[in-house]
Amino acid sequence: MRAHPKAILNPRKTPVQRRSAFTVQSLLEATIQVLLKDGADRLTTIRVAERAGVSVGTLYQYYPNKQSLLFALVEQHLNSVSDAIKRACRENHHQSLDNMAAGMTNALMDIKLDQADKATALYKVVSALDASALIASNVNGVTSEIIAMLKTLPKARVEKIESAVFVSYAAMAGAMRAVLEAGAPPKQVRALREHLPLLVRSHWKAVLF
Amino acid sequence: MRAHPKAILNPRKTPVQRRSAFTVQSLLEATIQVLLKDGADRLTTIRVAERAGVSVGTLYQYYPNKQSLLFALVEQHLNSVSDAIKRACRENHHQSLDNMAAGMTNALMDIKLDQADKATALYKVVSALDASALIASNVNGVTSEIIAMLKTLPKARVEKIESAVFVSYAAMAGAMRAVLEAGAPPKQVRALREHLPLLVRSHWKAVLF
Amino acid sequence: MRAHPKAILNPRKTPVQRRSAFTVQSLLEATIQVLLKDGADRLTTIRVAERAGVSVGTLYQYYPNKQSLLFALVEQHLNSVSDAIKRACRENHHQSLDNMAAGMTNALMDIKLDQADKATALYKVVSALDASALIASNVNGVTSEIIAMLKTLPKARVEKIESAVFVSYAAMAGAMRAVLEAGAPPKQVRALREHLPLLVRSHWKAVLF
Amino acid sequence: MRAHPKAILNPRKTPVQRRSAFTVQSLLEATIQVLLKDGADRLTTIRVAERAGVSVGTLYQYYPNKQSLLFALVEQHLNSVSDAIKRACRENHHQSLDNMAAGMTNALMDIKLDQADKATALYKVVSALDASALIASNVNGVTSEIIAMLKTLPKARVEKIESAVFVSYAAMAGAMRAVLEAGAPPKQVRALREHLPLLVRSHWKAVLF
DNA sequence: CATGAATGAGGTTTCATTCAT
DNA sequence: TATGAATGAAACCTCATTCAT
Repeated sequence: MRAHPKAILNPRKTPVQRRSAFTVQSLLEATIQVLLKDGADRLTTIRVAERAGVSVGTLYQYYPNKQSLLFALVEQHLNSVSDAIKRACRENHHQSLDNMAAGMTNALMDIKLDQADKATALYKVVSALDASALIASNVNGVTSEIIAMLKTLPKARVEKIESAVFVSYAAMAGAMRAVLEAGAPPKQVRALREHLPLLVRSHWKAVLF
Repeated sequence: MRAHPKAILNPRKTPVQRRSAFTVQSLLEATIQVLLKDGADRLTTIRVAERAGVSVGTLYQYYPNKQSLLFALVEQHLNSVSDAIKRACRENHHQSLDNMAAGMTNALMDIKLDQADKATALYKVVSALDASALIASNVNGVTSEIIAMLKTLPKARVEKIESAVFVSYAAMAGAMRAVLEAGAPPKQVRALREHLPLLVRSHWKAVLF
Repeated sequence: MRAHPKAILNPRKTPVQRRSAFTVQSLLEATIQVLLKDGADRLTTIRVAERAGVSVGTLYQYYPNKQSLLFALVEQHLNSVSDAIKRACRENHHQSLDNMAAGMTNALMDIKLDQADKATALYKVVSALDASALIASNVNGVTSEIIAMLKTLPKARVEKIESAVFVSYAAMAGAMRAVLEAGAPPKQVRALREHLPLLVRSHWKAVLF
Repeated sequence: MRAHPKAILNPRKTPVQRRSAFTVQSLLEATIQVLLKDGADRLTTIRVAERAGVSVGTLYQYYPNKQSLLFALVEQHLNSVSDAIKRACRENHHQSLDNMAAGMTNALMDIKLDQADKATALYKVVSALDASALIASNVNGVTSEIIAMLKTLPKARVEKIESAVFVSYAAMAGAMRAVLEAGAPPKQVRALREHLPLLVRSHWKAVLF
């Protein structure tokens, strides 16, 4: 993708009409399908439009350039992932630390492994995109929820745990990524399933008590 | 760059004359410089050759295609990183668990942060490369050394720690990556410095004792 | 041009808009003109596109690669030649053997010599193309018509003349080619005009009676 | 191959030394082997040199450019073919017309079919070479011998048979070429074996008696 | 003489994006 | 608004040829 000097990354028009919303969603889904079928570097705007059943022209009505399309896709995915994790956090308020750690990590692993192909494909997309602001905002959202959850623990020293939570979240997400990018071999998946909860729980325990 | 189905990733010719060796090294260095100066998607074979002070043709005498050049670069970097970590492992045989965890994680953070720009740039390169085999081999090498180190701990249950070690290594490397890709903001770096050793140590403690 | 293992030789898109049809024809004509003006090894896709008054990109919208463009050109030419010969065959049903031989060979010589430059240029193109299937199909079509014509001869032994007809056709086409590739010197052209009909007629006479 | 403005087609140095003669021959043989193994458009001077066991530099000591190498190769082949035919001619002085035609055509078919691969490969090379002068000279040599042979026929009208002989030779060579370029399918080879002698004999009979 | 590293023009092909219809 | 034909810069890679060693 030729990097555009001043790429505008936001969708061009707000989907006020029903038709628009449908087209926008078609395009995002088509993008994933092309990504999975043809790979990240065969992902062209024409192919996406074809797959979505519209013309390239139409694609450019909704996304001013290729980057903005990819950006929207990544955004959607990141949000769905962090939503799942936030939900898990809220569901574990006032639970035991073990349950908290297990709930969190399992939420992450469930959603990522359920759509392993898509998640893997998106890693490549993200790399080519400067999504750091997007990621930062997602990480912030998630860590806030984790902290809120941890604060419901009785007798825990929760004063300065922000950086601890950040690191443990980065660690679990990073481990997940490594496994997915390695092709999610069963052995590694099992290792993850077994040790990610433990890793997080131990860290938190060390920090909080 | 289009990922060629059967791209040959090995360098093309072994330098037999003196100047060859020099040229090969120039090319690798030029690649990094272009990467840092122009970014991953402005990294063209012509620009690399120019920077190295040779012609494109010369580049292709040593690397059969762009991928193989990048592959060599990534390989070099991965090896230097895992060498550093392995060294740290060996230096911490028979030390305390705390020292082991600190030694390992600091080795990783030192080498990555010392060349933060390069490391960050290479993440993008790796994404576009299918270096999974290369990474797997590096991970194996490192985890073996870690295990060897842990086995020097007295009274530790080291029977089935392979998967634990894999996960903790993936976690620490992944956290490192996240911070670098976020631009290594000082706050995050401090968080990492403080918590990565703790994270790893806690996990190992939980597993081994 | 590198012969691609699995080169797709069929044109890429069917013209649905008016201007497409025009563009496709422009490209084929431009190809011949470049061929005649610059020679077979100065025939580049860029030059063809320029001559056709379009951009390279447009060329590649209609032909997936250079080979397919050349293939289309050769196909058109081969078809026009074999059409002419087939027509001559049909016009000579129930004529004398002499007329048949003369009709056939003259049809070939007329059409080839009328466009001697183009025909000569195309020989070079064919050589670089693996058009054997195309040629085979054309030869089959022509020989069938010749046989049909010969079967209208009274009292001729037409049972197993397929191979005879194939050889005589290959011979006349081959002689024609030799003369064209020699630059069609008048002396050779006269020789051909005089003897090709005789050559074919004598052979057929020997086979049929 | 980039066509050189003023390509010099003759070998650069006369093989006066034994070493030279050997190298020259190695190069020619290597050229054919590369041609057969890699195809006409993978035929590079470096590959030829490698195959011959010398360096490119050495190749250029003996042939000033790629064309001259190919030219020499074609020349050698054409000469060997026309020598075989001339020999057949001389051996059939004072024989019957049937024997003459059979001798000639079989000589051609034997030598071409014996080295079908090589002959086919060389057709492609010739196309890219402007060997018209070379071919003309060979054709002249052969036709002269044929005429000489035909003059030993008693009671034949051999006054103005030059053009007849030219056409029949062009025809037989052309038919041969067509079959080889079609991949020499057995059926076509049989057709050739049966009809080429007949074709030539009939023509000559018609012309001479 | 032989070597083989270096050259660099030039070829093919792709694809994000525009705009006339 | 939707379409899809056209654009053309720019990427990758090859290979005949030269010349310092």
